[in-house]
Amino acid sequence: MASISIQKAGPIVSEGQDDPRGRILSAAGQEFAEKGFEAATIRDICTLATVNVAAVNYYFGDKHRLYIESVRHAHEERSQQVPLPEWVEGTQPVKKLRDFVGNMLQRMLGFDHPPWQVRLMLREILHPTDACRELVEDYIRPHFTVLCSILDELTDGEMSPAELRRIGLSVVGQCFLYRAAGDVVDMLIPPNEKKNLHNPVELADYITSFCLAALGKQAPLSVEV
Amino acid sequence: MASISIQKAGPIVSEGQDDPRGRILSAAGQEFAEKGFEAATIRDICTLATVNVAAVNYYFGDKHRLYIESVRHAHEERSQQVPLPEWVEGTQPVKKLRDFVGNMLQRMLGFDHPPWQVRLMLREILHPTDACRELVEDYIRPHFTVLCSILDELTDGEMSPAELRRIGLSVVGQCFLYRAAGDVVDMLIPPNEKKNLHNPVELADYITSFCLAALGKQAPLSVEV
DNA sequence: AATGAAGTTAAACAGTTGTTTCAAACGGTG
DNA sequence: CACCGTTTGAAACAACTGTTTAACTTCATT
Repeated sequence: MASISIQKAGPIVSEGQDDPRGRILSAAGQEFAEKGFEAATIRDICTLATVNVAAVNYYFGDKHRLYIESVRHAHEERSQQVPLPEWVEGTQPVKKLRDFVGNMLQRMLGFDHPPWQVRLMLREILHPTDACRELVEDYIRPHFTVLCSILDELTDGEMSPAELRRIGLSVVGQCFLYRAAGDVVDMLIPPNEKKNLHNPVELADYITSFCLAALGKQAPLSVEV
Repeated sequence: MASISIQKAGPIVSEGQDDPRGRILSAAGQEFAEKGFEAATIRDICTLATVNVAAVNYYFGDKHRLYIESVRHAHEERSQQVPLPEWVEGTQPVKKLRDFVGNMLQRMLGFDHPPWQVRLMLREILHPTDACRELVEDYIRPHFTVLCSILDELTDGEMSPAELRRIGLSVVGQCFLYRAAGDVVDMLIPPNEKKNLHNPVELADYITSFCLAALGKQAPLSVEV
């Protein structure tokens, strides 16, 4: 009566300090993020979590369901770590866009080195599995919707929803490149410029300016001849 | 005397029709592109190539060196399949940019479904291994350099190399998103709009316009109020 | 103190992995 | 034909994979 586990799922949901379930979830996230689903092994995960190999099957059933739970756990944690900014009524849409881009870059790139949560989510985005749909609906789509509404404000409702989405993708794309292909970007620019380019603040300013200029809400980056 | 193999490398380099080495290289590329290095198995590759399992170790030494060769083979093939456009002297830089973006989208997204070569290269870009440096120097950097020179022309030499690179990354980022996160993009837009958005021609026009507007070389997408 | 469920452990299981072995087949040259 | 290095084949190897078993501990409840 106590356990109403429909499948052979884990017994009790608790998030204490030293509960094995939480430790496994955290260790699995790190391993999956770094090595991917296939290359990460249950033994390595359990060693990192200091639990027995059988614990994974006891709490999660099998490796695949552990992975699904890891992705969910990752984006739930990340949502709390870097929440969307809140604006007071009447905030200029230009400032909102700047804040949003800065927030997105901070969420993607992180302050120092990016946390494993983002890297795990990135894997799902690039090579979607079962866990992707939930990630999109619970995490990505809400953020994208906010961006589109900011762009709607910015353009005074002149644009169709389809146009707004296309512009939104231009904004996201410019940020996404640094996260997904950051290593290659590093190889393309001289080492002494990396400080300027990978600085989240300056990068946010630049990307915002680029988009505002494209929308005619700011002087273009280059003057017409 | 005939074989001057420094390491325990493959014996003879030939690219015939039914040579086993070529078949293995092609099969390995497809398998690695689809499943990644760890998940792809030598047995599956050899089955696809209709050779014995021992052939991989005979021709390439081990799985890792086969992977390196696969990536090299992939970007060499792709360079021939979709070469950079050539412009006659005096071509307008605006047209050059439009052509370049269209070419890049075609190379990334492909006409129908993207070939395995691009997906394999994408894996290297996202999670670089030993094969990455060569990929960048032989394939990515030359293309990026062309883009920067086009932007230099476009802005009449007003911009510093660092600024040009940053703008170039904005161009690339907008294209890259559709290739790397195409599945998620599909989930974010209504199904009936996918035809318009994933059409390489229309997408190239839009991205080019967005960038030209940002640089002040074209009217902004939205008029100022 | 006895009971029994919840949690944990070491050991073993069956299957798959990359790699190696060694004998057979091939293909040109004396 | 006999010789030779090159190529192919089936089988075996040792190591590792995810998963399961069954014995063991813990501990609140009776």
